[in-house]
Amino acid sequence: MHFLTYGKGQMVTIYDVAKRAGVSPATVSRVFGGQTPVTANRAAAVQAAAAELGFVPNRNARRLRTSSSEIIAMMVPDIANPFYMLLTRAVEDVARAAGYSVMLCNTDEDPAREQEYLRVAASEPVAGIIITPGAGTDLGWALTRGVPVVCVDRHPPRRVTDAVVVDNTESAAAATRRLYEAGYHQLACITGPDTIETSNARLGGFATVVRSVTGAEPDPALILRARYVLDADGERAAAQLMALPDPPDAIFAANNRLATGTLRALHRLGLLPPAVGLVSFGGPPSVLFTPPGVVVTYLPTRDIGTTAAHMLLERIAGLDIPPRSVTLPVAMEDPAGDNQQW
Amino acid sequence: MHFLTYGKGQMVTIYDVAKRAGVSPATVSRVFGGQTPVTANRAAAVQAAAAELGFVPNRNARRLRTSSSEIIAMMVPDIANPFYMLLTRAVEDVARAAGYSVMLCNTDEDPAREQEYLRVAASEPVAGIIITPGAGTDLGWALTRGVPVVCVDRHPPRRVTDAVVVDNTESAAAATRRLYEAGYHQLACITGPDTIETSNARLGGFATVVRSVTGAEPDPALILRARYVLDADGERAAAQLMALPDPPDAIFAANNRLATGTLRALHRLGLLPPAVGLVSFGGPPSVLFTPPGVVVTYLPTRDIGTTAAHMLLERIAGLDIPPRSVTLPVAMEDPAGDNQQW
DNA sequence: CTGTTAGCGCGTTCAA
DNA sequence: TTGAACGCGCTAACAG
Repeated sequence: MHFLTYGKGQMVTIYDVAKRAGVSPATVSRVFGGQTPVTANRAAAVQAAAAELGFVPNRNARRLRTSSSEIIAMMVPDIANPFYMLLTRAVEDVARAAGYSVMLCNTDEDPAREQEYLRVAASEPVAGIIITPGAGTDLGWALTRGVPVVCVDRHPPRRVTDAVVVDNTESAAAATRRLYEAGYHQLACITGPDTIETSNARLGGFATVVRSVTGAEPDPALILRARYVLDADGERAAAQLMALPDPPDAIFAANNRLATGTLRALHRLGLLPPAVGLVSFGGPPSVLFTPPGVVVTYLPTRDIGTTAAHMLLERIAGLDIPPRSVTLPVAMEDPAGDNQQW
Repeated sequence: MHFLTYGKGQMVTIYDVAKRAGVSPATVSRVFGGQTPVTANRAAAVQAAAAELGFVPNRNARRLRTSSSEIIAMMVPDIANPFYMLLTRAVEDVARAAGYSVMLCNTDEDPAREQEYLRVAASEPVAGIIITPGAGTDLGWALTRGVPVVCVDRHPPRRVTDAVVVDNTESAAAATRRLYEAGYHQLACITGPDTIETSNARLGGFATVVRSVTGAEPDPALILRARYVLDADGERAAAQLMALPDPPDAIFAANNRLATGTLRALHRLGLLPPAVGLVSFGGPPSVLFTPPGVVVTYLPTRDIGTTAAHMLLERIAGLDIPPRSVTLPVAMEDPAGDNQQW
């Protein structure tokens, strides 16, 4: 007796269906493959036979034959980050509509794990890859094998593939200006590792504005780097800043994790905005409202995902033009709507 | 000339490697399959040849041959919900460690889409399925084909598979008691559709306590149902409750979405807790702290995911015992740590 | 321990 | 339009 399964049903093949429908296996294949035409009543007979037998085409056999799959690999640093979660959701929506499945690959910003997943993607082989590349990402293997790749959030090394990004430098600058306009004058910055493109670009935008306003280089003591992935790192960095002899009166946090951590630290010190100003680059998951003293830049997360997915589908379809880089706008006002952005 | 791809590299097969290493294809297969033993130096030769040629085993061929895959289908209502996101993350961690990949399937509580995905899973065929079943979920197809299934968050129809759930009734009751203990006395409940097991169980726990405290049935006007998936629905329901001639002084929100929406509504009315009490069943993404007047039940999200994944791996390995149902405890205090729960 | 052989289920030639 | 035959790349038998 078997529990849990009603039975290890024998695989029903096109041969079974063919016999039952009184046609050749090739005809069955054509009915389900949908390429070459089949007479209507023969097709109907095949459909009927297939339904009676509970036939489901075996994708592995098809893939082996055609050496293609309908799987898109989505490789992101951390699916537990709302930004990547929403990004993935958007990709999945577009992919599903086009008949593709999404394989989820968490890299945790770990190059080894990323390499491992790229190997899996290569041996799958997947139809395409959407990836947020890390510091030393090597796309060579995928490209050699002709697997299309689209990068999201960050550019690939040497810009060898399509990419969908936002204008980090400019929007970081704009957000920083807002802090000055709100009357803050001692600005600090908590950004990510110097191996990550966005953390450098955001710091760059910040520093440019500080220089232009103060006429001097930003104080190095007011610029901290923390890991992008853990709230706790942002919290620690913010606490460290506020413990300085001459602490900042506003903090630029370069991603949502860091902003969340910073808010935690400020809350613990009883210095929530507007007591201390804050830029949250990318919306933190504050449910209710944005308190005064907080400047939030809203990333067009959903758009990034759908754009990337469409670009990838174009590449899968064979589009052969030079790498494209799409830069999407960053909003400084809550775009409202259904949490479409982050 | 080709852009984007360095070339549609010819597939390197075990035959190529075999020739280069001076062994038989079967030996190459054994080196990569890892079942039968191979002499050390022969294995080394194979590895070397494979590396030089850039050989990557073709999974589709292997799967066709073995009619097995290393893919787990994760079918959840909405990956953009933090609960399911964290759940998925946990599953992915365990799966990856065991050499499996995770295929992401958003059902949006839509039976049609669920059915569609179950078909895909059947034709893949996937090694196993982890699913949050909806109202009319039909697992028949998967079970007939012998694909192991583990349900999470909700039981399957007729409890035909393993399941990992929490004790919704009891913890809903406990949370409701807290509201009374805090001095609230006019309690309302916003729960999900009556087609969803958890929304009924949570309402049940709520109602039991109301009955035992007031000695009467809960006022039907104070019990609302809203969709589980959108914050906006919770917001609307809460607004409706507060517009009653005799509005409640506390609201039991049966999931994190509904709690978020309720908080939004209360904020808009200037009635944030503790002015109006709130139970959030499942933690809402409040970054900073839990205000007084809010009772949060923290679901052991990560545990649910890892437990389910391990149970599925056991089933995939062939474990053949009656369906198990694991009920995990719900915490009423912030378990702290790294957002492991929700 | 290793090589030889025969398919896994399907898509795709080629003739008819 | 349809059917027969071949092979995608690999692993599971078997024989050595």
